[in-house]
Amino acid sequence: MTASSAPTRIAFDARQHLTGLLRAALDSVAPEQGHAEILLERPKQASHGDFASNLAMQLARELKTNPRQIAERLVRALPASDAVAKVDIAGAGFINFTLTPTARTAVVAAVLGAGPAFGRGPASRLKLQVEFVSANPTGPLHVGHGRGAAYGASLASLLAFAGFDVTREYYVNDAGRQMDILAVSAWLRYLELFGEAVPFPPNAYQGDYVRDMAEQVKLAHGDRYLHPVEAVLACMCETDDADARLDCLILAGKDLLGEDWAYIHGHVLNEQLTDCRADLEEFGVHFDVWFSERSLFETGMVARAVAALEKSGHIYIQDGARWFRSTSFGDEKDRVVQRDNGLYTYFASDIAYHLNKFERGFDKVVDVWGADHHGYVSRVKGALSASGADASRLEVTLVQFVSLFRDGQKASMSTRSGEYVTLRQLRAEVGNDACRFFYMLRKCDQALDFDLDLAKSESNDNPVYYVQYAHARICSVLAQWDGDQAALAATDLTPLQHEREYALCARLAEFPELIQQAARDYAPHALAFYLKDLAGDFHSWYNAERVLVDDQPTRQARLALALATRQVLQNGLSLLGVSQPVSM
RNA sequence: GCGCUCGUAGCUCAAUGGAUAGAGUACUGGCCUCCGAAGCCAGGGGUUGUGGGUUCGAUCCCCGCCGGGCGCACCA
Repeated sequence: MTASSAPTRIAFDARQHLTGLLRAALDSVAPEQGHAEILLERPKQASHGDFASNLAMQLARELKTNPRQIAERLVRALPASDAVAKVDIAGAGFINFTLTPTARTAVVAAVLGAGPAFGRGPASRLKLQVEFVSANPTGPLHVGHGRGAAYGASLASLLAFAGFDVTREYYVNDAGRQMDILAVSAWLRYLELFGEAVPFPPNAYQGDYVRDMAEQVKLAHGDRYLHPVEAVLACMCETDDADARLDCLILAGKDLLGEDWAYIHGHVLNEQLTDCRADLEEFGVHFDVWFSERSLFETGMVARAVAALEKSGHIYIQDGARWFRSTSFGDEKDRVVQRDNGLYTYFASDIAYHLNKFERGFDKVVDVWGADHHGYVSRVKGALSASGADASRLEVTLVQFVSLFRDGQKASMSTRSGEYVTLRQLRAEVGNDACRFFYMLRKCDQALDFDLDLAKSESNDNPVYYVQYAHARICSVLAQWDGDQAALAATDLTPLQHEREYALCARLAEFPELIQQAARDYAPHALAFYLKDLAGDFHSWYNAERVLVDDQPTRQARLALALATRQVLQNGLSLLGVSQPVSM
């Protein structure tokens, strides 16, 4: 993020000012109601003023009085203010405030004064972690991971901008069966290259990238890992169960390769992780920490976590396995943490991982998961509670599935079969900007239909161009003017007096509030919608009023408004990882 | 079957418990001798799946029903 650490200096905060006026009126009219929360909302309709309060309606019950009467008493008690042009009582008892022109346009100077820091929240000491993507490094990222990446990255940026101390983390599942399956898949493909064709299991990784890795190994190490097909088959067990057969093949690999198994395993892991990292970097998605699952085993953290649960009496043994009594914590059934073969389950390392997160001192931990993991939330929270941790400090946001549509046809997605559209393919086809923005056009808990043809189209169908176009237009008019932009911060704004100018100013003033609200709701999509609205207000104004007019004061004021708009577009788009082109 | 989740304009989607439920798209009709027409202006379009409840007020909160998605491993 480019924003400086300078605090946002809002020359005039209308909301805060009006809240103060209402508070004073309330103290005078009904001092015993001092606890009442004073809310000001921005009315949808311009005729309802700049801000509206429902305070009178909220008090109606306790005061046993008609809300309109309360509103009248409150309005009479309001202290005088030179920022308020008009106060109306409307509807069921709304108090509507209309600001003076000066108060309305003051935001322009505030934006230009703060620059990249406009909208930035006050620095909080709260340490917050966002863990996202965390896809198994067993193949290329697909478009579903892309949504998690775009959401998590935008969310993390948003939270940081809102004032939190944010750490972005990727949990690498480098221990466990899936990695073994990938390793054995690559090894079998490698054997094929020598004509030793062991029938390739249907539940192994089918993608071409597995063959590519096999080629690399052959190129670098020749026949070092070669074993005759008979030797492999000799290790096979008699079973019809596909998963059991796959496990046999893994055991065969480990037996035949001995120490070399670790090389194959490490090689495929490294290849996939490197690829994944590069993919995300190109997508503008950066991580501060890549956390290894295996490290949890190596440091004994997993064993410690299970032992702690055992000590507190939440573990029992049945059928040779170690079970966590998660039903005591709201889960629908108890869960195995250590299998009868002695191996820990993924759940066990995940308990350890989350305890580790808290041990690292995060006040709040946000996990971004695929929606197919929703059943997992209660057991992880349960385990945290059982371990004496405060489970409410863990926030799990679930990102729903993505369906790709091309020519109205739904593209199939299956990681194991290798038949899926990768994030790379998607980025190459529609571009990073459209990709990042498109992912943000839906709340994360809604399934997303990603229309490739629409995202690709260079037309006004495509909302990302609409926003970027506003930015490019402003750049263009500023270039034609060719004056001193820095001087615009001190411009006299009184020539701004059209409704469209006030509307645009109100939109700019909304930005800091929107940041806080979107951060609180973990809802970066709200920022995307805001930017569309902002661009719309700008286009409307720009089309109706000329900026580079002959009258100098008017020209300067409009240039200042345009420059402030560009600043907020930049601040917002950069949070979403979308570029701000000077021309298109 | 049980659990979670979502049903809003023809389509894609918004809306801290607030006023006449909003955008975009599509459709219809206008606007470039004028700072970028990837733009703007105007118009028609809705019983917010359905039936109850809570209250001054419900798209939002609670319950039932209908419909879609996901999950229900000693996989991750």
